[in-house]
Amino acid sequence: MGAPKQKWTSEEESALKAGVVKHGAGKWRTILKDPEFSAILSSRSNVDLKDKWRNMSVTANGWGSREKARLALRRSQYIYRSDEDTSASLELDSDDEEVKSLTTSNGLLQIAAPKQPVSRLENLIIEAINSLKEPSGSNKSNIAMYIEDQYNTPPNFKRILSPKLKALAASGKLIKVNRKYRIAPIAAFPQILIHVMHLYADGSWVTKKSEMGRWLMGD
Amino acid sequence: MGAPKQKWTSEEESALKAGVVKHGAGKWRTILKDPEFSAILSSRSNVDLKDKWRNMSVTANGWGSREKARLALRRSQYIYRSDEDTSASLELDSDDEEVKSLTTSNGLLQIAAPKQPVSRLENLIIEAINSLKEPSGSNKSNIAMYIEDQYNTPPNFKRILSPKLKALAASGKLIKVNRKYRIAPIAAFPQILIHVMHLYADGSWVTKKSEMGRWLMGD
DNA sequence: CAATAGGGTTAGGGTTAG
DNA sequence: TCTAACCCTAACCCTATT
Repeated sequence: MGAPKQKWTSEEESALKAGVVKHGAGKWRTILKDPEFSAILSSRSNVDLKDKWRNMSVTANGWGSREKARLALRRSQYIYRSDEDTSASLELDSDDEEVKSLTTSNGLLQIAAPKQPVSRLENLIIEAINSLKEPSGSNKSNIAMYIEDQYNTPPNFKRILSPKLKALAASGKLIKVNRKYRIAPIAAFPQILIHVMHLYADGSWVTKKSEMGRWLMGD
Repeated sequence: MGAPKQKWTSEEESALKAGVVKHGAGKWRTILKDPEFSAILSSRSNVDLKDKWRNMSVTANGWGSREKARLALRRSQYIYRSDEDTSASLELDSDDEEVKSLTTSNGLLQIAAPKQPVSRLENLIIEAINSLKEPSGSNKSNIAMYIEDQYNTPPNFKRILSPKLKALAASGKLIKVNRKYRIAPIAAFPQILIHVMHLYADGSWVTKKSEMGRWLMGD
């Protein structure tokens, strides 16, 4: 009866992935209305997006291993951080006046100074989880997909990722529930409010009050 | 961040139903603050109650066919009428000094004496609509749910209910709009105010002024 | 501002086509 | 038999209205 079943093209998959990076998983209608994606996804509904994202998440290589999709709009118009290990990156949500997510590996915003610089891979993992914004956390597949899509990764990347995730969960930096990883909150200070200073390249700055939410503990 | 989705337990559903019977649909905040329900519904907001009630209303068997929910607090602490056809029952809302609903099949409060005793099923229907207090009326499902929940009904109850509703609407006793039934007001006297006398068993009585609203016409 | 009504959207279980 | 695509709807969100 119905339409014959519309297989997803790699362009559509790319647009969906880019949309999730930009707006977060769960913002299906927002992604659909974004002029950046609306043309490509015009034959899809918000529910289709949700279903496709779920399918890609479950399937081991929904993201990482499709060259056409990867090349299509990789790094389209987002600012991705440099590859320096020591670079602190700070994410401010510009939609409202609150910080939604934040990653840093040094100075300024940490409660306790880290005993050692966090590893590059750890930064990438944090970035992936924060960018994907999946409400109950991201599973290993999605984290790998994100990193593989945004950076050049070795062919056996998952072999490296898996033990790192395990170690981060063991150390308490990540919380693992049902195979999904979230950034650990500071359980000991549930009421804490933090003020975040955002420094711009031109030297100007703003401070914003942060919700107690997801942010990286120093170890 | 987003809580993973909190399914309603049958205890919560029962409390909501009892709350609606006690305070009326639409009085969500009142139901929540009622100490009788506040503990059970502590994790729900007034908006949650509204949404859940809507879902139960739309679903054909949100009420009638869930044994656990039905048995949970059926006839818990409300006074339900006897099964006599001729018994007049009068509902006074004790929260404020106004009558919210009123059903009667004989004497006292009727404008015109009925030509014949109203049927038992008709009484039940009126009681259901008045108790549910849904501003734009109650649909067949909700009426059936209410009656099935408060009384023993035959298995094919809806088969009996449907033609009765149709007949009542045809006769003008009920007004049907968008599949929802209201008690017919007396259109000719929209401004009428009536005083209701409530006789207690010990012979004492009170009078209260009634809103011109929903009440049963003699036919 | 607090509450409700009603439309819109998402999450998650389930089903179907290929 | 497997699974991407699709369906269903409870649960939740957004906004206008009062």
